[in-house]
Amino acid sequence: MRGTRDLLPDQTPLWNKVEATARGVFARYGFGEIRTPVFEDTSLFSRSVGEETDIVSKEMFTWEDRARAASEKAQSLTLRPESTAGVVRAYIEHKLGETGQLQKLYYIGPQFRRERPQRGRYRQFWQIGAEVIGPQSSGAESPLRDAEVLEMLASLLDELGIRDWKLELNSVGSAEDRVRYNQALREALEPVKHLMCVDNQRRAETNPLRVLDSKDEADQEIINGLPKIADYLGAESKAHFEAVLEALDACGVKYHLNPRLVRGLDYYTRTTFEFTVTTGLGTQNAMLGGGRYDGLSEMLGGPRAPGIGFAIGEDRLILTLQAQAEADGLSVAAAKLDAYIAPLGVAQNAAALALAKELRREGLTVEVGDGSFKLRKSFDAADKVARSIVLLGEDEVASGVLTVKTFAIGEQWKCLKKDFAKVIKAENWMREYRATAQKTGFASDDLLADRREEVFNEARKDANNDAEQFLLRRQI
RNA sequence: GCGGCUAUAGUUCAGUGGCAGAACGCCGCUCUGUGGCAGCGGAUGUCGUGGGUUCGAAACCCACUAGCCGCCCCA
Repeated sequence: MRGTRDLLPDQTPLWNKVEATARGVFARYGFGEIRTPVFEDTSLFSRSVGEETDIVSKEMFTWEDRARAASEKAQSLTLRPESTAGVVRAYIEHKLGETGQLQKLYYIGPQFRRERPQRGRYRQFWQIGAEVIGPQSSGAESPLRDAEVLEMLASLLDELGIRDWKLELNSVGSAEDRVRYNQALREALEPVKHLMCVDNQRRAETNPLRVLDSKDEADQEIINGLPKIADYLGAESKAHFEAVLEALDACGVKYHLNPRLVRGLDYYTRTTFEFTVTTGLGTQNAMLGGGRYDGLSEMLGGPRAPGIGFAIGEDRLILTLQAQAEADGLSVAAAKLDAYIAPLGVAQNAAALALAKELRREGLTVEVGDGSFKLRKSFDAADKVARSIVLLGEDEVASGVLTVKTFAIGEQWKCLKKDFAKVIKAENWMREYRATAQKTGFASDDLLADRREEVFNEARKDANNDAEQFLLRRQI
């Protein structure tokens, strides 16, 4: 299907890592998860996102859900093109405002827009987003909420290892400020718009704010001469924005004021922002966007409930991480299993599966080959997916003593069945410490890893000795 | 939705009108209880789909589909 993709097992580990990191960060900032339907009544989106926006006017997947009885009306349904509307709908429907508490909600899920696909632009795409919303008395309108959300995003991107992100920030003012500014823009555009490109001529008519976003080289001079939104902010909007900036400065979050930053959804008021990146996305360089929506709840028939939120384009985040890894010359190796069990003949097949069952129940990750494989093939297959191969022939099945080769050490060892999981767990411990040491850079972590390596080596040798003694006694 | 580029083996790609190719990967053998190296051998396939031009099309033309680049928009 156009604009859709399958994420195969070589991709999903990165997706899961990104989502786990986001969940961890959200939890530290007091956010709880909300899951809303992927389709909603069409009017939810036309009322919130805006009838005249591109999203609503040409990009939604909409269909008529037929009436099931004469008494029922057909209903127009739409696959959600974004999630803020649904979250606010749920906020109203479940009367979350009545709790008096500030609501901090996050979501991770697919969104749908019928656009022409491109790198970083898909018809089904994923967003990781969050909303802070509540009655005024809960502090939902405080500039600290704006700053906290922005600081959280900066921390999240840093934790994910996204480099060179840039926060672009603007205030589009209150609904009233915007009306006045729109008026001023139209007036300023009237005498000069015929000098501009056709796209901008059209925008000057339909949505003057979008002229500010134009990339047309020739029109830049005119655009620079247009009125600035900052000059049309009311005193309250101005004070609010200044308080946001002050808090960001205090947190050390770097931002770039962009008076031309205009977002395409009608519900945005006051603080609006975008995080852009330079790696991996081409022209779709906006990795996340968001802003304040102080009037949205009321637009949807709810109580006054100011809020602020954002949506991260998860697909774009992942493209960026992949592009960065490629630029660094890193290849992401698939995680290897603890053991590959190779029956040396079909006679050992059943025993191999039984052994795999035992080891898996003890928590090891295990793959089983087949007795029809030649030994060489078993080794090749094992080395690709696992760290150790367990050779299971007649002798091993008879004695219960395993023959193991651990690829990284290149050494073969014997082990009583009951000891195997313990030894492998010692190895995994050692590897965990190594990974930690690589992350922290602390010499002490390296030292711990060294000690764990000794423990692993000793455990392996002990197991080997025990196994050999057991075999000796058995011969006598 | 507009303009452009692209589509050949599992992957990356070569092939500009005359037998469908390379590298990597895969499978087999040398080598039936010890792999990785090496040697030898093998299969790779609707040349995106459909139509047209031609004695002959992977190649030229048209349409469609999909991806990518730019626009538009946004995440």
